[in-house]
Amino acid sequence: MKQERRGADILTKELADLAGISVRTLHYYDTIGMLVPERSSSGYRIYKDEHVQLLQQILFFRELGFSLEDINDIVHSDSFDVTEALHTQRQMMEQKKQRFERMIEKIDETIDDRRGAGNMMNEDKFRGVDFSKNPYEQEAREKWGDRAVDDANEKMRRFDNKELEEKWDAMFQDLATLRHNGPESTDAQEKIGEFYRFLNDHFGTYSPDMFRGLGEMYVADERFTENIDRYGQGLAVFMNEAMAVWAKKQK
Amino acid sequence: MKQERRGADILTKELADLAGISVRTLHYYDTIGMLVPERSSSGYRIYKDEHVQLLQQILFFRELGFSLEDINDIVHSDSFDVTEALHTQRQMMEQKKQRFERMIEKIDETIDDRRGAGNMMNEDKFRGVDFSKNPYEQEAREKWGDRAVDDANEKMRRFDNKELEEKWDAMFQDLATLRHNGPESTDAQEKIGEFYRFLNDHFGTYSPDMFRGLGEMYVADERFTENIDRYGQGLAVFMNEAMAVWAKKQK
DNA sequence: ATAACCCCTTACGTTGCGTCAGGGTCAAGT
DNA sequence: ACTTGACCCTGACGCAACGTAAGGGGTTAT
Repeated sequence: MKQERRGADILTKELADLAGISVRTLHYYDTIGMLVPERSSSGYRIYKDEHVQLLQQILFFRELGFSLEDINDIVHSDSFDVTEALHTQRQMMEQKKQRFERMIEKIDETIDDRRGAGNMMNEDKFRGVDFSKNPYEQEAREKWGDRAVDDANEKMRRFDNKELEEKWDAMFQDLATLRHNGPESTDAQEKIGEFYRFLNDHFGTYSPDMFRGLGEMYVADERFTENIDRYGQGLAVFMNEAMAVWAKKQK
Repeated sequence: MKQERRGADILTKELADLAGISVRTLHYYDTIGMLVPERSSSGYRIYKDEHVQLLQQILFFRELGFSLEDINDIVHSDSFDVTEALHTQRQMMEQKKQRFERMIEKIDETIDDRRGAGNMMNEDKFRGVDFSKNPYEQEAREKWGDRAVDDANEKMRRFDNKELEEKWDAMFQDLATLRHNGPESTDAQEKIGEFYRFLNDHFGTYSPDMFRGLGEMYVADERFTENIDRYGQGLAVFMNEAMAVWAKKQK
């Protein structure tokens, strides 16, 4: 073969390594006609200085977040208002940035909400007292309108203050401690009674039978079990038993 | 047909409208098994309350930027650490946000650079004196290493101060004014001589012939023409002629 | 000659849907 | 009974910017 490749010429992988991009990327830029190198007789891509420089520009604009299509216009069209493109691009990047900022804020809010009750999930806590199946009623209200967000919300609102959450938390922690005494112990039964009154005070009206049913849910649904057991292994089972005992005594 | 669809049940478009998403999206969520509704005998999708609630959760996490795959895990796996997922997600969103921030900074830098010489493009001004084809040598140096950024940079560096840019600017503005006197006028020829010395002082060595060649480039390449003509319509053509005249006189 | 690297093209996979195309279903009006 | 018109369904291709094989050839040093 003759010396087809002269000093400054460069093959695909060399260029890729030099530029810190993949070979595939260069192939792609070739196929879309953005950076079309010369070819050797055996079909190898030969990049010359001009191509190298073009690639620099392409990569520069790529780092500014331009789409390849826009970049194509920028580097290949002589009459192209780059300044305007830069300003447009700035706006778009600004929007995207703000979008992620909003996401971050929302995530923070959600994390906060969830931490509210000492690592117990709000959603499942709420489900645990069966007054709202929707953990994100704020979101829901925006999205679904008031119609779809039923009256359970009024009860939910009352959970808006920290005191109540702390009380809730304390209640479960106490119960977790007491569970070792057994479900029929006086201490446990007193605490369970307190829990019953707590629910009735803050979350609607429960009959003793409904209360027992709630206890059953705590073991029937894994999600409740899991969340309740965070306060202590086996708490859910204990509560179910204790609540059943308590409900029986009320008759 | 029997009453297959009861009060609370909902068809695809109704749900889509309610949720502010497209029908296609619901189809898609169905095919990937994330939100699989029931079916009527004729194959229609029937969404019940549970599906509606599931969709709410899905959309909520979607707004937090989670991928559908992650959302699937979150809403369908009972043993899934949502808190950890939230923190991970927060980090990812933070990274993306910062990426866009960096892009914005770079765009601003670039805009600044380009505005540097009174609305004349740096890159093309530089190309105009033929000492750097790469407008973004800073970027290039990071990307390509010093080897690929040739000695043209040393000359470029000298342009780093504002004085020079202002001089350059003033030069072209004067020439734009003088162009009405014609390329052979004494005023014009004097200014052109000044421009020649300016180039030789600051940008390397030009012979009168090279100088004439430069003038030809000003009309041969649209990009130069365009940028030069910003100082005044027809300035490029005028300079080409004036530079040719001046070069001839030097022999 | 043979390994060790390079090169090429073809083509499918990715994410989250948008957008037809071609063909049923359903309730209402004539 | 029939025709609208508005809904429903299932493919199937398209998008951005490549990643990732798969299958086969080129070049070079040993």
